[in-house]
Amino acid sequence: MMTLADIAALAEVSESTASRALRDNPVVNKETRLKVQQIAQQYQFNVNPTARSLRTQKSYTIAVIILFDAKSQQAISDPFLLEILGVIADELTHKGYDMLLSTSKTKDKDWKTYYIDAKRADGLIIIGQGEHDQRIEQLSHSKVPFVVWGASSGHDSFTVVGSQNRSGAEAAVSHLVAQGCKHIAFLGDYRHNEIEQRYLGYQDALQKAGLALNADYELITDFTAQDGYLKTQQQLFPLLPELDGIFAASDAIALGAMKALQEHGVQVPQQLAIAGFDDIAMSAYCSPALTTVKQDTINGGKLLVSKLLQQMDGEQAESELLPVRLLTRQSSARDRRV
Amino acid sequence: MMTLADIAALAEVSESTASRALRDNPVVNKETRLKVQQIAQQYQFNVNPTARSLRTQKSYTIAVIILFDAKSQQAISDPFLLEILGVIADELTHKGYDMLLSTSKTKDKDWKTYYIDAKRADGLIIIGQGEHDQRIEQLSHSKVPFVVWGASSGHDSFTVVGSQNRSGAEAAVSHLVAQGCKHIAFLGDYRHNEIEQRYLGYQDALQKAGLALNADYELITDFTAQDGYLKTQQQLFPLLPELDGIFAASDAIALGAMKALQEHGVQVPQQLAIAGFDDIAMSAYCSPALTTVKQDTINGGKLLVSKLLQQMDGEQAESELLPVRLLTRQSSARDRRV
DNA sequence: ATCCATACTGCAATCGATTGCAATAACGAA
DNA sequence: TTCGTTATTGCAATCGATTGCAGTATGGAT
Repeated sequence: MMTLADIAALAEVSESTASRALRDNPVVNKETRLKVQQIAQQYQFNVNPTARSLRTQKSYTIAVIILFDAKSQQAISDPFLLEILGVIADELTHKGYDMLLSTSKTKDKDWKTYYIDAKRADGLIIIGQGEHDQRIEQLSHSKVPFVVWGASSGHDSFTVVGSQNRSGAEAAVSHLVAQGCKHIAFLGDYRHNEIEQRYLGYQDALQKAGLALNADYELITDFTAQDGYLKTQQQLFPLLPELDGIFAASDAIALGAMKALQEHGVQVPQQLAIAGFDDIAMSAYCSPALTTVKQDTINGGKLLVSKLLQQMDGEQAESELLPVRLLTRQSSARDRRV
Repeated sequence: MMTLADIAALAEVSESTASRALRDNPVVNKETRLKVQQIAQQYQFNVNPTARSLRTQKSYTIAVIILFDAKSQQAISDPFLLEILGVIADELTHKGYDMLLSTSKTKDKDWKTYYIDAKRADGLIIIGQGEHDQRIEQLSHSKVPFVVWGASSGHDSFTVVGSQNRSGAEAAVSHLVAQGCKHIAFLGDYRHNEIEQRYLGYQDALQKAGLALNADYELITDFTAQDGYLKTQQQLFPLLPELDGIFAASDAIALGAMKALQEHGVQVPQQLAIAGFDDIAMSAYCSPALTTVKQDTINGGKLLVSKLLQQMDGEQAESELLPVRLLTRQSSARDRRV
């Protein structure tokens, strides 16, 4: 393995000069710079990131922390997660950062101590802010650069990037209403930040349509298809004669509910229309295809990264909620005449 | 930030002794050790991993590289991926390693140089060995510790952990045969290592059943539901009068195919039975529920980690293929009397 | 009393870069 | 000719640990 010292010797300059030359520091004579660079190239020299880290106190690494739901032990809508993770990875690579991944199921290490103080990472990206998390709040009182994917409260003490969950949900439910639905259930756990917004959007839509809210129609449901299936069987079947629409806080839940309904002989969408949220890969390929709200994963990932880097540059970064897109498919395609 | 020097001073010993004491080196007097440890605890001292890395030339970090399919730009069956990634993360954490994640879409950096030589990682886990990959072969000629998730050729020059794809596929197809299917199509891209095994299993089953192989029944299909849908429409519809079974190399493909068939008015499973591979979350919740082959993600992840650590300890690690489990569901539940 | 093995402890070098500051050379101005 | 600039370069300290080797003290054996 070549070291800077070797390169310096080969170029017949001091290590200091070699170091500067490699980073194209203009204080070094141009010819010298070129010579050093050329030699480094020739011998395939790369600076040792560990040594550099130790000296500069920067790691050029970002830690991405994926929070899991304490109850379901499941990440907030898996497929969505993998997508955004991919985007983040690409963006970070592109900016010259490595990505340290941590899936935090239990409340484990203290992030600041472990990642920042120990110089394992220069900043944090936290995905899946679930129920109100103590640790995130705590971070915001420190000087740790970090961004969160989730829901903005409007007056966050930290930078949040997320989807316009509320208006997206409103659009979906309004669409159900436009399809003639008058009794629409909500499936999801509104104690979860993002879901809460979707729940509010659901209410918004009902209110706008002059439809009454009905507590019986609000089912606290985990993120899984399984729970969507169960809760539908247990709590929705009795309401069936009246019920004519379901808005599920995630596609997984929606698909679970749809399964239960189909087994029970309910016609979707004729008797009951369904809409979900996320647009997971399967949504377009189930029967009937699922109407859903698609999040902008790509811009989400990019924004997370750029806002984090902004913070690391000492600038401030505002929270931002991205527009979503309603995809209407068969699961909500009812005749108007109800 | 506390440094080892601070702790040493507080404990009134030299840095050397402090360093040894913290690692419980028995050469240090027990009382001294305890004293140092106690003080370190009290002041919440943690060794700086960067400094340690520089000195010991180990990073206590493993790089996980996810290979994407060059064509579909998609990872080998996403949902499966996230699961195994989670397991690996947990295992590594448990063993005191950090996890550097890299999603390599393009042929980017030279892994050995970037991760190993630069001491960014002590070992590599490569997931998604797709079509024969030059880079993996190359790695095996170096002394880099690494393991691969994928298919074993039986005479690998490196350590592979994977599923018993061949026998799993055979079980699935034999099951279709037992359900009365006589004309079974295969959907998948057998140029991909793992899929090739599933393809062979498909052939095994047909052969055992005394059924003829038919090139028309073998459709090269990408990993996506979309391609499953398209290829089914384009190439399977003409064969429909005869065709009575499909074995898809992944659940995504199977669901795409099922969608196409249902739209076309084909009764699943009565007219045509379907089986997939992976058991993604949605498989149990589509209609009809999908018969599939479940991989042992948990043991897979654990094995990958343990075999890698074994290698890093200088031991050799054998390849290993894990048993899979056939889950029979409605999509293949036909009456026997055909 | 002398010597040696044993048990600890600490000095100083080392890992591989980066950087503040001093040193040198070269050049034009006075 | 002398002196202040400017342009370049290098010395040496530093980041925070780990470790080979040497040094000291203690106790037991002779």
